[in-house]
Amino acid sequence: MDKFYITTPIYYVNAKPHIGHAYTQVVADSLARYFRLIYRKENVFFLTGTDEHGEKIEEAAAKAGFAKGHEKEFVDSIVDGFKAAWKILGIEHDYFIRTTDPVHKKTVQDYLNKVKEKGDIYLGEYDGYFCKPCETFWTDTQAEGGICPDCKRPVERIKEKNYFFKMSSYAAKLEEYLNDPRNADCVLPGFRKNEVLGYLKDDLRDLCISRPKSRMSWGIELPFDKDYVVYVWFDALINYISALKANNMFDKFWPADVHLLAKDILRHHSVYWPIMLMSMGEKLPKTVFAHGWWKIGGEKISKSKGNSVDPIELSNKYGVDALRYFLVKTVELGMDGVFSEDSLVLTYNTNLANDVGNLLNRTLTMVEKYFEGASPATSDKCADDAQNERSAKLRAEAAMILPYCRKYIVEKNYQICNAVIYAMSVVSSANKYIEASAPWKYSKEGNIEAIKIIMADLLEVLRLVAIALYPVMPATANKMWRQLGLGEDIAKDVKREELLADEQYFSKRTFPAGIKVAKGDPLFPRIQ
RNA sequence: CGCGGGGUGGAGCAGGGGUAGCUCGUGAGGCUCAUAACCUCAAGGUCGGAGGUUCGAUUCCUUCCCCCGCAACCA
Repeated sequence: MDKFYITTPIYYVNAKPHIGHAYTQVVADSLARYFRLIYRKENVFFLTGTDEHGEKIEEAAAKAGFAKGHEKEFVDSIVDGFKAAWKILGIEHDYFIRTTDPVHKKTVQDYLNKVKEKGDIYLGEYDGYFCKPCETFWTDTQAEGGICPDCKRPVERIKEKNYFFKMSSYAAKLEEYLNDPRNADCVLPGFRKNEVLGYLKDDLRDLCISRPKSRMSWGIELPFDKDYVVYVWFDALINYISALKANNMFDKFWPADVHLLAKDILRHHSVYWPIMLMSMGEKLPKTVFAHGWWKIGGEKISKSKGNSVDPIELSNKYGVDALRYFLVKTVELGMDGVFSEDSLVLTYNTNLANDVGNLLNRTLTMVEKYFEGASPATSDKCADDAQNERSAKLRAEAAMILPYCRKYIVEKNYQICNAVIYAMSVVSSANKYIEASAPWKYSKEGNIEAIKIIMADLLEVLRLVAIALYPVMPATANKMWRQLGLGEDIAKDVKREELLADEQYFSKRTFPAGIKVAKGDPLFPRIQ
């Protein structure tokens, strides 16, 4: 049976979402929507959530006036903000996991016991630099010269007993796994796999997975030592499994098909996580896909530079779908992109307003003008051979829209960007087609058959384009769908077989005759 | 010699041994169905530098220069 399980990272709740978070969400949501169309809704699971433990949160809670022991109330308020943001961006996840959920805690503790029993966890001693005022640990290189890189005050050498996870003993096994041709897609894009293999060449140190409660208590207690809580990754990564367990869906959906994430946390997902899973005795995810970053003015987005962009603000200003379209279409998944409000507006005006919005508008106007707003029934040919040729050419391009969606998204590993670009190229062809065909001339000549063919072709293109754009711009696609007189909701109306069909299927017209179109407001009014 | 990615017309990118391509911008023209939208044509590049392989390299090899990121008990 075909199933699809996609995850985003769980976000640390110490800041509000920026454009990078929004990107991961939008891509994951678009993919989930596409797979729901082809595999049916019940066979797709899209997970997102929040990472809520750790020192930074403990501090932030204290700062916000929450007494020790009341951290949960603090994170609750932040989490609501994340959920609201995703709602505005049209993100339809199947589940929202929080690391403070009881099921998650229990799952983490169960696995800790299992891994401990296996002998992969031991009590050791951490030895390194610590900055007391910042309450932060630093490595030798970070604290070069004995100075805290943050506050520039002197650091001290401290030793602390902690539990460690024996990552080092799995390095060879992981390397073998990564090199196995059967796992060709385990890390994508392909060039990232080399990077991961590179990480393994350095000595893989055992991972410190605990914090003494005396110093930090906001976390999941180690089941085998009350004086410690779990530290970060051994808590966070397990969310991908505990979320399924919370829904009794583990057997159906594990292993994950794609863990989608940004390249900065590639190491955790393609080294730590697979090794944890090996030790835990669970299957490894099929793909860890590391996408790139959005840069602003050539630089990485960072709080310290103050160049962060608020996706919600952009969404309110230009519309969710315009933002979603821009994010998905502008860069190939895996590459870095340059974000600027100007380029967003440019994409909006050119691709959305001038190309697709205008195509719908001008087509529907002509259908109203020439056929009283009803899609014409047509024969395959008219008396003008040149016209027949143009028509055949456009229809051949249109026939590839849905097959290419499948090709790029399923076969070419989630390249939804190329699927969208292809659909838009057919929109552009359709605009040229109107110009070349000049239905207004046929109208003067009285060649009604030719106009019928032209309109039927345009409606066909628009219908297929609406379906192709649906995963990325659900609201807009449905708006197109309604204006075309085809119904209310593409997800409900479109036949699954059609999405799986080949171009042969589309050699016949699939836009029914006699449909009353309902021209509405422009999809995307131009921005001046 | 730490590792990875990249340097292609004004901008952002694609491509890949044999007339260098796309989008935007610029200039000229066309059309009227349309959201001053759409369509056509033109200008604009010795594909980071230097060597080499080849009948021929922007594409392969060597080397150098420059930009970006990673180098984890920060998420």
